[in-house]
Amino acid sequence: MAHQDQTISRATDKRLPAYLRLRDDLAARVARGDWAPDVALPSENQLTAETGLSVGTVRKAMQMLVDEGLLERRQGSGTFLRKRAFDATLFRFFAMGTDSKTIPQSRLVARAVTSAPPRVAAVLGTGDCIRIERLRSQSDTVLLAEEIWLPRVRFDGIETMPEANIGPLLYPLYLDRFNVFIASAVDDVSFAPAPAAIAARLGIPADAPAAVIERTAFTADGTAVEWRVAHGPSDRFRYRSRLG
Amino acid sequence: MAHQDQTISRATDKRLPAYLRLRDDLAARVARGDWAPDVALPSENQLTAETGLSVGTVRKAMQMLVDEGLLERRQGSGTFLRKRAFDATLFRFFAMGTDSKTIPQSRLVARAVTSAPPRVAAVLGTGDCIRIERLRSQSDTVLLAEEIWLPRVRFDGIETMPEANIGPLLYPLYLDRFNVFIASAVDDVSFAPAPAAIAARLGIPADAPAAVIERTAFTADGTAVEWRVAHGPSDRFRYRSRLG
DNA sequence: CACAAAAAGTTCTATATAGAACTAGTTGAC
DNA sequence: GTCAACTAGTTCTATATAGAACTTTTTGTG
Repeated sequence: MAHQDQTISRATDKRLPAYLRLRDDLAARVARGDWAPDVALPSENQLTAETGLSVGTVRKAMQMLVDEGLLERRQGSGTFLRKRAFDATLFRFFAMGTDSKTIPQSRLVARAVTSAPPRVAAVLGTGDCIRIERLRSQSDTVLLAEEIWLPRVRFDGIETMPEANIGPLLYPLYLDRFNVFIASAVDDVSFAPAPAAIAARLGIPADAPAAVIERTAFTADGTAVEWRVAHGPSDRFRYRSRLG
Repeated sequence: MAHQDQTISRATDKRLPAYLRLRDDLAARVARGDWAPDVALPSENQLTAETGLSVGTVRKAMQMLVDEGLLERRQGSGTFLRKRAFDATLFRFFAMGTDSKTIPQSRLVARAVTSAPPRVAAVLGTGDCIRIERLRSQSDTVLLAEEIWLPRVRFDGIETMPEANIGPLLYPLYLDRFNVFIASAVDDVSFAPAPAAIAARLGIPADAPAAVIERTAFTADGTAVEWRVAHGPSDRFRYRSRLG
């Protein structure tokens, strides 16, 4: 029961420091669903007992997961999964319109194994990819047309999953089904006339002004594991970013 | 010589933990230019001697600044400024064009004590404000027309400072002259036709498409101390944001 | 039963210490 | 002069400990 170290056998176990191995173990157990939300994770004392490490080392590992947005610690009560991790950070992407309460609808319009264009392949480190096309709308208005590229080595099978199993948010799915945790991302916002194909999807005239958001998403170790580009009609677009 | 605590007198000194106060002090000294790039900051030992704190506490403060991207530590050799810190955080605002190496030129075109419009007054908590208009250009092309609002209670006198004393970057000035440290900000990017007055400054036709960036900047304790809106020609605009 | 007080359990701050890992410069042997 | 060995200085990992701060549960009192 106690030691999980053996049962997990992380790939990253080349005599890394103890706090990193513990962090990886905890992250893996979180991703595997060992703890439900609103149930406390083992306390510092329990973990020191389980692992044989000291409090400082355990705290260091847990603090990393807090910094990465996976956990949340509440003084006096315990350590928990961070429920709003995804809405708050990765999903603020779309504070479009005025109400950011309702989650946009999401519809997949294409999924296929394809070879990625050079630019995408360079970012992801491979051309062997899966391409997903998705439309996002709110109250029956299309707000965004997305094109998403994923490396097949990590996401094989996502192209045939039943659409019903794919929620409006992809990052939780990545974690649940493919054990990929998106820790950070870089967004690039610019404006350009909409290409005809995209304009049609958005229901705007060809060459009408459109906002373009390019995103590269990374795991905790800095590997790029997703690239996407989204187009939206510029008059309804709003991008919010919290700095510092 | 030793203790800097007195000489700086941070606004955020409501008996915060020691490591946070040290972090703030170090951040302020970095922003003030106390250390040149490629010169090591005081070592852990020196700082423990200066501050009377323990190594662990000093390390905690420095680690925060590393996480925030301000510092860089090299085992065996020392702690240094991270060269691209300013571009990357406060100044990444304008990764316009392709080269982010050259700092844009900056020209003040108006400064006055005025009463702020309701919306701005609500954010800043007062209508008694200073309004600054600024044009930013790169290689003789105007990229951005800014309008900046500051509460007079904190920034009194900035409207009459000689322009020669005002560099291209305002946040270091805020810190140097007014002891205001910008700790975070929220940017809001959208897209709208340029009003005639602004279009004229940008050298584009009236009602031509323009990018609009609204920023609210905060001190460490969460008080809004600056509000600005910037317009730029949409075809040259690019906004980069690092999430997570 | 209601409510206050106490207790137990949790995270958080801070100190002190030891040695490992790494870097850069100095010394010494040849 | 060259190069290896040494040394001093730095950050990094890890442990052990103490009490503060906060939350939740239990206990005791009326």
